[in-house]
Amino acid sequence: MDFVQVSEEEGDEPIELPAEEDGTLLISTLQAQFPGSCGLKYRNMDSKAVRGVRSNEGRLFPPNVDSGWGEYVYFCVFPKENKRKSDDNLENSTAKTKRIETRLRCTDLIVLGLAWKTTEDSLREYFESYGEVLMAQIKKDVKSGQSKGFGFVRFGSYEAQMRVLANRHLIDGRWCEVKVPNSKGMGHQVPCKVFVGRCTEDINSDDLREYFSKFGEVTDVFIPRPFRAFSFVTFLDPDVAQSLCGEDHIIKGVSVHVSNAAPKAEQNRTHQGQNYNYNSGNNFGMHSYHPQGNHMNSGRSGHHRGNNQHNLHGGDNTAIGNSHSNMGSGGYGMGSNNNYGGNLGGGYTNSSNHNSGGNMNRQDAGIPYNRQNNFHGMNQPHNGNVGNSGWMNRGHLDMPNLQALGINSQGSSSSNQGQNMNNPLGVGLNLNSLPMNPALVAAALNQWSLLGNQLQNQNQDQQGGNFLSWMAQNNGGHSNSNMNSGSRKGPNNPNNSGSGSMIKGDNSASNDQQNGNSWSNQSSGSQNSVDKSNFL
DNA sequence: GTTGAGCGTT
Repeated sequence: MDFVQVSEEEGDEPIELPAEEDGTLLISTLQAQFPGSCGLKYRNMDSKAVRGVRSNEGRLFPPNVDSGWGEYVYFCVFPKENKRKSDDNLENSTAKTKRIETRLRCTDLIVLGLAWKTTEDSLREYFESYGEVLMAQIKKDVKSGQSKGFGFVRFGSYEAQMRVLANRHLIDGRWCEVKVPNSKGMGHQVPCKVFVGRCTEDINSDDLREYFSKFGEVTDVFIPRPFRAFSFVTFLDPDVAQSLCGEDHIIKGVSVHVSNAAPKAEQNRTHQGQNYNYNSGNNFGMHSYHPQGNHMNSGRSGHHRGNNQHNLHGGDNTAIGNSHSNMGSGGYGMGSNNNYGGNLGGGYTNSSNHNSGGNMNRQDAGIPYNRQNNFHGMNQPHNGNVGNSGWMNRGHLDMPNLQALGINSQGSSSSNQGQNMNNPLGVGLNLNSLPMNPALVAAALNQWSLLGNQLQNQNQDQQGGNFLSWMAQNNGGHSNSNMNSGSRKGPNNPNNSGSGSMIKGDNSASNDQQNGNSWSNQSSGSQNSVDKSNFL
């Protein structure tokens, strides 16, 4: 008899459940040990993604016909509480974000920088203002009992967790940093999108949507143009997406193959004329590495108008709040598509990035995955361009690196009273929470992209009204007022459709090509339909 | 008895 190792959650100690003679596992067997569970999933060691186990008529089927259940440790799927009842009228991104939020589980958060005197009680007391605190602990020296200056908290609600992560915390007189602990490791994001290969040209997006909708709600369909014999289908439920991976389906008489929509690694990255927008999304202001100083654009100066220099002088953060902040309206019709000034938010805005101005608001950021052009002939090791904007970057920003990128971290530039006053804007977006299995974003990135959308949908002011402040405000964040002025559709931007919503907002620069750089930018109507060419 | 970046004896 074959046994299947099942745990309630990933990482928990598994229980061996007996499979049936035909190799299947009865859901009733599963539920006998895990009441309320409705299915299984497991982490695919190759793709690192979580895969759902096929379920049919009360039976769960092993992922592999030959090797059966294999050595995987499966973990339970539980019915999701349907919290979307009132969200149906909301726009998709909001619904999806809600979805993420409901899917994401809380994780322990590390609280760094605690005063020595802070106790678990006072720690708990402080955080209870954000929501139910399930756990609050201070790490102490075993012998002396002295606090080590950090501790952990766990919240009962994801919303509380996110708000905590988005805020600064003055606890017992010290500004403390709350992050998802490194020890958690991320990468629990579950992609919602699948790659559909072997498509024929007569399979259109409606066909795909119609066909795949029977498995679950389809939130996006993307067919590359020109025709490339594949497409992407995004489901609301990542479990649905994963459950389909590896399968062949027949659509309009054509056998298509569904697989993970994972971008291929590095191969195409350095091709001349191909620049995959690693700069898309946030441009966190950085300390400029221009010693000369005259490129230390604060967003107010050195706009480099009319050129295509790919100016990416991060500039200091003083640019925030100046005029010129582009939120999806980019371009200014200067014929350069440079964005002068602060680019706030992530997601799909400013995908091509000619930001000469002060950008967001990070000042540190040792940023891996910096693949942009060599601006002014120099590599800027700390080029603070964080492309956390979803699809375009998913393959490059894995969760740990996102954290390394500082997405969920805090700045370190200023100081106060000897204690770092990290995070100038007082916010830190911990994406780890997003897709994070539990709390952890990106992915992930799937879901990261949703966060990106969220970011885009904030009614931003020049003080940095963004997702983070949204979180900080705890207003539920339903303001989706796009600020996309659509001004890019103009004589200077003949290639721009002008249809770009904030979500898509491509301050794309088709004229970059004269520099040999083809920035992949698309601005089509549907969500997530940015160029996904890096998935090939 | 001090200290101030870090990552959790379960």
